[in-house]
Amino acid sequence: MTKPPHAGSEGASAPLRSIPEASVARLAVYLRKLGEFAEEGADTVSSDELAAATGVNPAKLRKDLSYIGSYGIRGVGYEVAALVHQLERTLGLNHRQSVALVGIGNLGHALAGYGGFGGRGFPVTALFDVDPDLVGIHINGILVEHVRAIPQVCVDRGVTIGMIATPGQAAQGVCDLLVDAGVRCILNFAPTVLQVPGEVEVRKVDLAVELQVLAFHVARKHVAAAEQTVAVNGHPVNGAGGLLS
Amino acid sequence: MTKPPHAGSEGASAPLRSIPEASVARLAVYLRKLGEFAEEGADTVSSDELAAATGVNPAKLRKDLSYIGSYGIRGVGYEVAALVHQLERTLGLNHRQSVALVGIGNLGHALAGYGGFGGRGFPVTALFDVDPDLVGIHINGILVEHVRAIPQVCVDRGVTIGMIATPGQAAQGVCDLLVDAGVRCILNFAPTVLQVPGEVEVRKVDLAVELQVLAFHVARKHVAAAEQTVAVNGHPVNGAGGLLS
DNA sequence: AGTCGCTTGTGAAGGCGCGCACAAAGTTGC
DNA sequence: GCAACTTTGTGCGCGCCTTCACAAGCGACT
Ligand SMILES: NC(=O)c1ccc[n+]([C@@H]2O[C@H](COP(=O)([O-])OP(=O)(O)OC[C@H]3O[C@@H](n4cnc5c(N)ncnc54)[C@H](O)[C@@H]3O)[C@@H](O)[C@H]2O)c1
Ligand SMILES: NC(=O)c1ccc[n+]([C@@H]2O[C@H](COP(=O)([O-])OP(=O)(O)OC[C@H]3O[C@@H](n4cnc5c(N)ncnc54)[C@H](O)[C@@H]3O)[C@@H](O)[C@H]2O)c1
Repeated sequence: MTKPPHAGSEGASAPLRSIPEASVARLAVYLRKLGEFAEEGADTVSSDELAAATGVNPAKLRKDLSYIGSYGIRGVGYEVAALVHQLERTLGLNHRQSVALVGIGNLGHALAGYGGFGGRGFPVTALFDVDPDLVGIHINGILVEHVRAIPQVCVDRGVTIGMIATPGQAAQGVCDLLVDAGVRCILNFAPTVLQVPGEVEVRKVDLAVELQVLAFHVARKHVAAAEQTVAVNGHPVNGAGGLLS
Repeated sequence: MTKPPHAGSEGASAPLRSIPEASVARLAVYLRKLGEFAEEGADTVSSDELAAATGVNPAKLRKDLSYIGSYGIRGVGYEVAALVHQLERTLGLNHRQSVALVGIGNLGHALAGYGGFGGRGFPVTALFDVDPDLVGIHINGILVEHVRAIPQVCVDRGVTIGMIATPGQAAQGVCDLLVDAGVRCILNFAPTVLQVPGEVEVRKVDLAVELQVLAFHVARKHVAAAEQTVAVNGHPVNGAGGLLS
């Protein structure tokens, strides 16, 4: 299992051993920002520049990048094109990731119609629903098929990622279908905890929770403000702004 | 400032001093699940039950709940109704949180048309866009207004939370307008790091990043699978399934 | 060629969150 | 009323993540 750390030779295969989950999420952010820098014609970026642009601590950024190897040039910075290439390789974007979306309702329509996924290496290749009014229509040129076609279609099109945008009660059933069809990674928008075998990775996007976390902070600020109507705080805690995520 | 920990008396005001960010997010999940338990007629829930239903470690759950006070009954569990009440108070749901949504495109339509927000105490009371084809229409009975009306409308309707679903380039401008209008909490769907004053809280929902994190795991599994085509692993790492979030 | 300035990569420390394990406390049965 | 059982609340150790600070490395300028 644990091979000796045979660190970053430039080999074609992925030599990465283990990258902290939190870093992986940030690497994706760096990658997108690097794309913008490249469009603006930048050849190199320093960690400070990229850190400022992504709202991250520069040291953290360098450590994140160090997980994928030493591709920076001391005294200069990072060569944009090379770093993009390495990030794409690390994040698995050199292989096309075919995405299936189940539940073409309110949210599903928006996701299906969004061009940003395909443009970034995640072509949505299959859409599923149970509603007879939806099955048969096309969105962005993709046919909506019945849920019962999931096993067949997912295998045929090599789907690697499933997105679930059904109501909560239907999510587990849909999830089981996807897992049986060989999908090992699932992005879940339904407010449900999915039961999956250990080898399946689930990420959950829960907008209601996001709002409630914000509401909590509104309440806190409110209380704080009410308590210190007098004391004017000269306390710009965080100059840079974005803290987490 | 730091008063002695004058823990949870049953007073009407919020006596909470500081709750870890991660716990707050989970509290919201517990609250939703408790709602379902209540509908099923449950009077009390044990930490083990609720933990299983939300995919959380029971000890962690109890610790989370302990931040808001001691409302459990040893040997019995938690009284559902009382706990719901305390959670709502802690999360700031006893005050109505008026939400404004800017950018009524693909995603904005889905968000505006979603009943789940209003139903959970987050009525969307204002919609904004710049597209003349959108300004003037109604969605779910809410009028879409021009972005330039943000200052006026947000103040009039007491908006406390803003959601930004515009393209990335427009996000910062919209954000500035919201902040000037007194909005202190923002949920950002655009792939942009927003610059805000220290007292404003920003949360970012970045679907492209979610997909890329999944893609990374696909790649990892792929590599792992390719490396051990021989060794059949009898290693059900995580019986319970859901790991994080 | 040498020196100076700039930027990377990383060791180490600190903080935070997670989860075990157990004492405290309440309930049920007799 | 007492004992056995159930479940909460939490002290504590552990590991991950963040952040500081600095040595090592590279280029530019003279
Ligand atoms: N729309 C939003 O902005 C929003 C926000 C937060 C959360 N969500 C969550 O996202 C999910 C979808 O929301 P929505 O607004 O699109 O709901 P919706 O009711 O508009 O759409 C749900 C779709 O799922 C389909 N469906 C139902 N059962 C199915 C099944 N067994 N298999 C396949 N498809 C099935 C329905 O036909 C419908 O088209 C919900 O779980 C909701 O809680 C949505
Ligand atoms: N649709 C999705 O599924 C999805 C997924 C991931 C991320 N996103 C992000 O969400 C955002 C919105 O996506 P979308 O698909 O709805 O895009 P969209 O182009 O369909 O909608 C954007 C809307 O914003 C409006 N707009 C433009 N400039 C504005 C301004 N200055 N002020 C107010 N409104 C303005 C446009 O008129 C349009 O209605 C984008 O940043 C996108 O990257 C969307």
